[in-house]
Amino acid sequence: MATPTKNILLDEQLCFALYTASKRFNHFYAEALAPFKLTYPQYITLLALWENNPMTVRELGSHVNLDSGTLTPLLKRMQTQGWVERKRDENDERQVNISLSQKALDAKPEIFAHVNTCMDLLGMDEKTYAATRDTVNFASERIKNAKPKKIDYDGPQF
Amino acid sequence: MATPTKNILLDEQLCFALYTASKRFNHFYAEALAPFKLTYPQYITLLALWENNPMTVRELGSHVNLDSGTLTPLLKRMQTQGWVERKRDENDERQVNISLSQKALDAKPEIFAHVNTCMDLLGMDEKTYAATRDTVNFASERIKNAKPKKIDYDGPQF
DNA sequence: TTCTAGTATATTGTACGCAATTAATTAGAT
DNA sequence: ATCTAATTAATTGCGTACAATATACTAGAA
Repeated sequence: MATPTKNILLDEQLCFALYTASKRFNHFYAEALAPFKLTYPQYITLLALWENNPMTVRELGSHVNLDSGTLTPLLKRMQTQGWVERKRDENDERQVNISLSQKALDAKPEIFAHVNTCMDLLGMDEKTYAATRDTVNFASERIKNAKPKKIDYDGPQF
Repeated sequence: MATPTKNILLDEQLCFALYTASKRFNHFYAEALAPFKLTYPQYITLLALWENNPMTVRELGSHVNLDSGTLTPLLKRMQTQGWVERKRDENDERQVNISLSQKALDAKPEIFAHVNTCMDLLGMDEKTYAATRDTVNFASERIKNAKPKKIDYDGPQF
């Protein structure tokens, strides 16, 4: 007898809630950042660099969770727009140092002003905001290194 | 005097928590779905269709929150892999009806079995899982139709 | 020094996501 | 019936994501 499998409903899935929420936040930030011609991944790249400038591509990637396949073209676009500089490390030419331009340093308060409307619009007090974030991060940490179980499966391979 | 702007730290941002969590869940499902050669967006498309088959591209899009720019090529790939059929509606030729193939109907229990390991790995009981999802959906609804405030800004336009 | 393993970034290829536009079709008003 | 506005998909263009590979460089062992 086949093992009964619990039904999976789209709107009950945590993964789908996160997927949808992430896209909606992305959309919101895209509007807030439009005056600066910045995308959301470019914005978090700036956030990381404002906290720690300069960084190698690798260090930057470990902060924003993106690899060189994403960062290299992204950073080239940001360089074209004048947000960052890219320079080979003189001591170790494998590394590329990413540093903020003067424009990026100057624009920080303006960008923060545009983006800080986010929490207001959420209509959450700081406690609720922090609790929501921590809840998400809890699930995020749990799934981080999880590997799906190997299922015995002798049927047709789709 | 310039208005002081609160600092924004990457790891304290809800948007970044959601962005990271969404990517990690996506990665987890990618592994679980690899035996079926399905991506995560393709999987949620199947979830939607298993609940309501057939649907037009538009109806499907309203369930999974994707537009034709994403769905048209995605559905063509799924058709090539034998998961769905695409047929112009005979009564209204503007519409394209998407229906599940026999393969998709047959594979449902196997795919559910592979994916249902997710909640186990999260180490959450059903209550915690539901509460997490509801918390995410609460923030998601709040940001859904939010538009960033227009900020007075006479400085250089970046 | 020379070989080898390791490290850092870049490149390639595939698949989203979505804004904006186009094309085809339908429905509604006159 | 005909013209117009609305609706539905498809297309185009740009920017991620990321696995897999390639390339360049470094460091450590023999």
